[in-house]
Amino acid sequence: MTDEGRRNVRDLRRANRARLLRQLYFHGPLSRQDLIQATGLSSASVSNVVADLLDAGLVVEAGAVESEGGRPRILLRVDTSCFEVIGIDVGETRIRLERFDLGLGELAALDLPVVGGSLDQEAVVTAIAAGLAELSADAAAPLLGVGIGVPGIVQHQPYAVVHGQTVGWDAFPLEERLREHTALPLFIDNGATTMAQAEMWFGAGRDADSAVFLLLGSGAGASVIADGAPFRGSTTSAGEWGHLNVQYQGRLCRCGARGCLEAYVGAEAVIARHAEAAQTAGAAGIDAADEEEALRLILATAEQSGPAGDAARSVLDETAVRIGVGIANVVNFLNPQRVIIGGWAGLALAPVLLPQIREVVREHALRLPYSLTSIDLGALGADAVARGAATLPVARLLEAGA
Amino acid sequence: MTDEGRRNVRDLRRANRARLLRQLYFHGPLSRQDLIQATGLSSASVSNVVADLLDAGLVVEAGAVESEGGRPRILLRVDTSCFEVIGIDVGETRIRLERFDLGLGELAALDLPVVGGSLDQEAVVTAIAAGLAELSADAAAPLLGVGIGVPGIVQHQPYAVVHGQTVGWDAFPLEERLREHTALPLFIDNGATTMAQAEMWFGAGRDADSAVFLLLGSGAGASVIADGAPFRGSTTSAGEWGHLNVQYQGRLCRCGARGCLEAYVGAEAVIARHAEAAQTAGAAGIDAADEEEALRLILATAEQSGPAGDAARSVLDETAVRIGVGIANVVNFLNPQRVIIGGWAGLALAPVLLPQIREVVREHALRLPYSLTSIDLGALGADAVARGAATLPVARLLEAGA
DNA sequence: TGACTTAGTTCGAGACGTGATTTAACCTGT
DNA sequence: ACAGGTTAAATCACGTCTCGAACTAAGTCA
Repeated sequence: MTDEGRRNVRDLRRANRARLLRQLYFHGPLSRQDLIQATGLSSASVSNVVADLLDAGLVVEAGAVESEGGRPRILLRVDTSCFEVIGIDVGETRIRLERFDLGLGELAALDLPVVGGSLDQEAVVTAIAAGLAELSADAAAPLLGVGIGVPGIVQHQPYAVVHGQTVGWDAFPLEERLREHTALPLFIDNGATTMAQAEMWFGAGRDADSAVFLLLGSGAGASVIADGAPFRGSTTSAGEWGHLNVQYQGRLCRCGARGCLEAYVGAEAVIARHAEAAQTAGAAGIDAADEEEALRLILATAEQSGPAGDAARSVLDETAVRIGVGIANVVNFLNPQRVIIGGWAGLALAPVLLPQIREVVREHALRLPYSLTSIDLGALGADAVARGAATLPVARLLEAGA
Repeated sequence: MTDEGRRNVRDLRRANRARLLRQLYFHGPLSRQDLIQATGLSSASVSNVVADLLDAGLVVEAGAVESEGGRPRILLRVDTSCFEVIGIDVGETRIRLERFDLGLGELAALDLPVVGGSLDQEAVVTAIAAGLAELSADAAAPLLGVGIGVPGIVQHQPYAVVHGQTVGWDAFPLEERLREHTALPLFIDNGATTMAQAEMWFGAGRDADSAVFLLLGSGAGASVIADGAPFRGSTTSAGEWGHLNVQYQGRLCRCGARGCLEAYVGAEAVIARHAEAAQTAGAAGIDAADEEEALRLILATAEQSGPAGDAARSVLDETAVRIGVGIANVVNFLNPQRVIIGGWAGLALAPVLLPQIREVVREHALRLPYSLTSIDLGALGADAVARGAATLPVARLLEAGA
């Protein structure tokens, strides 16, 4: 009903090995004594399991702690060079592939532009296949697997199928298609989820066990972490924060409904709203090559005085309000420990809008959950999605303990 | 980091015993063969563990299946008479106590009106204490514990403290206060959560493992079930569905913010909006003794033609729209398997409004999650909260397996 | 009555975790 | 240099667990 596995003594061993490995992975070099403390296992068992892990080559000794009269403790750490992983960020405008060591230290990277601007399924498959071949060619250790973050809902049935309403993917069987090009284990998940995973492991979510990550890019998504694990709905499509309705009969959203948050706060929406506002104000529009530049220009315009600046400011003010309301909804409904804003547009907008956003949240959220939440920027840069994707094979390793 | 326990072989046994017990509890009388299938354990272990449970008196034999040529299978079932539990629903206007057997069959009940209509803390404590004494006096089996559903946020620190903004409780240390009057194990939780628990075990949530239960009463709350267990935020105050913002700068809510869902869809809000609409339309207002009657009258008025009927209909139409939008938000953001509408106001409104609500949800939700969700009424009556509260001690027994 | 079939129990083997004991490694002071 | 003290890690003996196989129990069918 709830948890599978863990029936016989062998599973028990696996679970304990996983527990130790996890502790070592996340809490740096530790001595066996520390592990006894942290896991509650007996010293005999820790010795035993550690011997296993040393044999397997997953863990190595890492010096010793200075003695204070007795035998010094030997430190242990995960051997981050014993495996490598590949993480892929399939974005709406480019595909980024990175190769990491087991500790998620970056070893190599590759940026592939998507031709024509539209995310053609065939093009994506061949691009990923080519990138994988190139990146895995000069790996110095066995590749544990490939994690892929995609812009859409991922269903495992049992092979990953992607529904990307915004990029025109309808039940795109990505895993099966890639199977033709690689034998590596594939782990496919929503990009917002992988970003959240990266922030939870190495960024703004460290040491929290419940958080909500908002991904503001062209559109707006989210990923909910509850009790340290991503919350997936019944069909793993939870987290569609951008399609919360915040205004009945409001702006038309690209999903077809009216009044979605995404119709106000995604980069695409901000740019569209600015174009309208500028026209109304009789100010000049923005002329930019891509969305990132357009957003930068809007932010710059808002610094100016005059009608153009007023128009930009009013657009940004409303953006802050809508984001704030969207966050207040999340705070009230899910009561997370932290709310983290990420995604390229979020990272561009939030530094300017954060004070306003916080104020709007305060006005719209219930006192108790609001007082127990923090609202901050993501700590990882633009490669958080790829890095988070790479955590997927690593997470599997940590769970299996082998 | 995640799960405690389950370190040594003894814990393993406990877990397996719990697994079997749970299976027997929820899936009726089963033979040992069925249990082998269901749990994946070997026949030897099943025999072994079943012998334990038989010895402990938790499980008894329940006849045999007709043979088809071989030795007949002996059926086993949980002995529902070996323990009793008490469930308490602390409502805004009355306290209901019920005594159940282990299978949640009702054995006795007690309704205590709350004097003066306000939920005075002292009065609640003494009422519960008196009710407990009366109910436990003629129990035929040992009492496993007492579950209490309360109108507010419950924090365990480590003794349950209740924050009931709507009933004027501010950090009410209910558990400690009751400790003075009883030695029985106490389990205190939010009333919406216990109702959801009851529906999950015996009602509209059976066989689902993710669902959202909407509790429409005077106000509007919710309880989220994910992977079979209630989702609690970082401080157990998740589920404040009523305070999702659905209209920027909308109606004033009693929480102080503007545009909360609760300002449109709770019974209190519906009645207030109808009063305004009737006045505008020049129709007669509603004159009722309490909210339940008022709501009934509004529903009846909507059947009439003429301005009064038009006014009532428009109020109900908007109610359906707001509920629908609120559900669409839940569907998009959490992707539940089922959405269940409960609470006295929900049970009164939904039969009439459900078609409209479903249509609004369809318009506002993303296609994929919408197509995989059902929206229905709760299957349990008004005692769902008390019954759900009673499940809490039972759940503890099932988890411990002893 | 006896062959056959299926259910449930018993038994020996293998694996695990634990506490106690032993061995290892280092420090201090003489 | 060396003994005595101290702490870390490995080993051992024991009890518990699950499992597969062998065995017993309880029916059916001809």
